[in-house]
Amino acid sequence: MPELPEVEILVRHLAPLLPGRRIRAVQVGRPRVCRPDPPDRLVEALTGATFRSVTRRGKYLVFSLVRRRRAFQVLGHLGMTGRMWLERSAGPLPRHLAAALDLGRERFVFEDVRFFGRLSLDLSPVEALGPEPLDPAWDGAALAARLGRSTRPIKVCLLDQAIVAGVGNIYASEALHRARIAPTRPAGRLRHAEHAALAAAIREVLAEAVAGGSTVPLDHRAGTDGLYYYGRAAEAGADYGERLAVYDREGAPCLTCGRSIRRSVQAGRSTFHCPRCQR
DNA sequence: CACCATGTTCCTTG
DNA sequence: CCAAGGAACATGGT
Repeated sequence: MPELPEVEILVRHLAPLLPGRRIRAVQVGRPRVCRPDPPDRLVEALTGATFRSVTRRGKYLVFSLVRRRRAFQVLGHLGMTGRMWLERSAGPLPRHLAAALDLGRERFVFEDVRFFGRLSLDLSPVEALGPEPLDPAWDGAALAARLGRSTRPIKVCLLDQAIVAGVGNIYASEALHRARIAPTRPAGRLRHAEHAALAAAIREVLAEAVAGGSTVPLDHRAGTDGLYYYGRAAEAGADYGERLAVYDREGAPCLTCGRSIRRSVQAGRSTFHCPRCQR
């Protein structure tokens, strides 16, 4: 579930919980998540460190910590299936453990079924990111500037994190539908009005997802099993699906015009669009 | 068994 | 040199 909105919701959840917590021990479940660093380096850096803050950049989580008076940062990414949460230090760790940080009474758990995610000292991926779409200064002109005269399909460009940070496969299709732009349009040939409409649509779609996700309680219940969860609760799943106008709705009627939603493949990934609304 | 999956990166081909 | 396409990564769901 991780595109910008999901990461933003996670960061808002963790931001008030992590600062001040000291890491007593680090367990790396899969060395791969530390790439390109050797696991030992991450373990050494984190052991004894104290969390200062957590922020988001694109789909990345940026953890700021201090150890022996020295400040440093760690980059987190959820990949396709990653989840992070804080829980009481008891009971078994998840089967697909990427990493776990012992905070004393509680622990920070990073689970990732497919292990595409990351927790590393290498901050370089963040430097390659394009602008933040939720930044008020980001607009159609900023989008146009990054698109340049590219002949790539606009949908493919939206997945390029150097053009705009945080848009993934779901919201790329959603934003194009809202802006009424066909996903196959060469990016460099959009008109000014379309750049503006698309930038606005991207911002709206992402902001609504953050707002919608936030209204779904993050489930901090320490009730039954003493866990602090991150992730949509079962009941939130329905709401989540209902908010999507085209993604994963192949054959279903367009919510705007009724025409059947079409699925295609671009750059190896599914694209969904309405052939009538988007041309 | 086949195909699909919210992401990123590397390699090959044109 | 750049763009585009495909494969790889690893695992699970349908």
